[in-house]
Formats: sequence, C-alpha cells, structure tokens
Amino acid sequence: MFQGEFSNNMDDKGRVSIPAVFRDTLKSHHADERIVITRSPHTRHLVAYPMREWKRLQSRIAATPPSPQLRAFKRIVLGSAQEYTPDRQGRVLIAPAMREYANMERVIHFAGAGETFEIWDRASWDRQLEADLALARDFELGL
Amino acid sequence: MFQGEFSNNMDDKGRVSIPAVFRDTLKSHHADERIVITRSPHTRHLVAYPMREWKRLQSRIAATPPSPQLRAFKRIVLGSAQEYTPDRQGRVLIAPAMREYANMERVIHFAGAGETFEIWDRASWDRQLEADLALARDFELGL
DNA sequence: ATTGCTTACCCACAATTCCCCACTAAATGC
DNA sequence: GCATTTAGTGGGGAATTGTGGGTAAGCAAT
Repeated sequence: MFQGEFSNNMDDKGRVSIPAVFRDTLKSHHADERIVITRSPHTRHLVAYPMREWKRLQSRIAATPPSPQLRAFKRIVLGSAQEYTPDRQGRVLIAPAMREYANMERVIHFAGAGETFEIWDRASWDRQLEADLALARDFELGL
Repeated sequence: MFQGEFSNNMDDKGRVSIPAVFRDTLKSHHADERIVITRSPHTRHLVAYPMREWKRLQSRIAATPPSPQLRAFKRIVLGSAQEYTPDRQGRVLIAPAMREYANMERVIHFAGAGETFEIWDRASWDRQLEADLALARDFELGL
C-alpha cells in the first residue's frame, strides 16, 4: 500500500526523487522497482503504477467494450505511458511532455493512493486539496 | 477510550510526545502502540487512529457507495494516512505535509475523542473551541 | 565526422530522520 | 518534606534520504 504524502524538488534536469517509503513498498511488495508513469485522465497530474498494477489496468482496458470514450481514454493513458527505473539515488527523469501536462514547476507532491501513487505539481495539488475539502466538508460516512 | 486534553511542545525536529495517558490506552486496550495519523476532512487538524480503529474506518469506506464526495474524502483521508510508532521517549515525528495542513507551530494540543484522538495546533484549537461554544450555547440534548 | 543536446551513471554534499543518552520538572510514595 | 519515579524536552551522532553537479555515452541534425 502506498500511503502518505511527500514533497520533493525537481532539479534543473527534470529529475525527482521518489519518496523512500514508496520505493520500499515497491521493493518489498513487488520485488521490482520499475514503475509505469502515465497521465491521469481526470485532472492534470500523473499516476505511477507498479508493474503488476499496470498489467491489471491493461487487462481491464482490454476487457472493456470499445467506444469513443474508451479510445480517448486509451490515447490519454496508454499513449503517454512510460516505464521508469529509478537511478541509484532513487530518482526518475520525468519526460518533458509529462511535465507540461501536469504543469510541473519545481516542487513535486507525491500522494499515496493505495495500489498506486499520484504525482502532482505542488501548487496544483494545493488547489485540488481545497476543492476536495469543500466537497467532503459535509460528508459523513455511514457506519 | 481516549479522554482528556493535553498540550505538548513540538521540537525543532518536528517531534511531539504523545500524552502518556494515550500511550497507556494504546498499550492496554490495543496491545499495539502503532497509530495511523491522517487529516481530518472537516477542519484543519489531524486524527490519530489505533490500528484496529483504522481498519474499521477502512472497511466503512469500502462499504460506502462511490460518489464524488467519497472520492474527495478518500483523497484527503486515505492519501495522507501514515503509520507511526512512537520512539523510545513516546514521540512521533509529524510529516512536514501534515504539519502544514494543520498549521502546526510549536504548541500541539491533543484531545481525546473516544476511540480516536485529535491533534491540533494549539491556536487553531482555541479558535475552534470559541466557535464550538457559540454553536452549543443554545443546544439541548434530546432524551 | 562534428556539434549540440539529452540521458545515464557516478560521486559528493546537504538535509532529514532515527536511535540513543541526558536533563528538567512534575507527580508519586514514604 | 524528601527521595524516587515518570513525563516531557533537548541534543548528539550515525544512518538514511534528498539534491546538485560532473562526465561520459547516446542520438539527431548539420
């Protein structure tokens, strides 16, 4: 499980450290540090999948009946997907197109999301959080 | 049961002592000092769950029908959740992202809340208390 | 082939976190 | 009241994590 939130800095070359906690999860639960990073179709941020989860997503896509929406989804998600292996310092180099898509400046925010984790520009994340707070403010769980 | 209120100081490294009473409750009622600390979606403070309660919350979330509010709730609560084990002095190191969220300065206020307990910045707590007093002024319990 | 750009790999430093010990102040027992 | 325990606080130092560059290898365009 990927849990917790962390902010790291992207350097001038476009590299960011994956939070150590997440790398540990990859190694211990997946025995494989490789991740696939792709666009989130919902809002402008990126999503990182451990290999196993990525394969799962692929088969879910394959099992979905074709439609214009699915084709759009595939272009957004599959089209941009790229495999990354962290370097010896635990960093990955985010491709320029992805940086633009997610409006990434310097401060990158990582947020655990269970089987995957999200990668945001910090300012975008802050905005999203505000919006989420407003949405969830009056929300109560059933028991 | 977590009851009572306590204020402790966060040191320069971001560590705060969990009130001894709460640690005792954890050990005696839960046989497990680990807690999960996460954001409260309602106001800007944190909530600490003993492991057992955290699992309960997870299953309540899983049993709730999907909705935009639930997704927001999950982002806020599950995404930021992190497991902590107090150090030998009974302290935990609050992650920077969480400190910011709850506007934590130096004085941290702990408030028992039954099965969980809340962690506030002291000033925020004082303000909240004022607001609560105003709200509860004319309130009477039914029987 | 040469130049210029990008990426991969490596090293070095800085910052953060973890683990331990020590001190103070408050609470407890006699 | 005085000694003893316990809670909370501060800090040192080692280990881990994050950051910044340097250099060499790969590739594309000239």
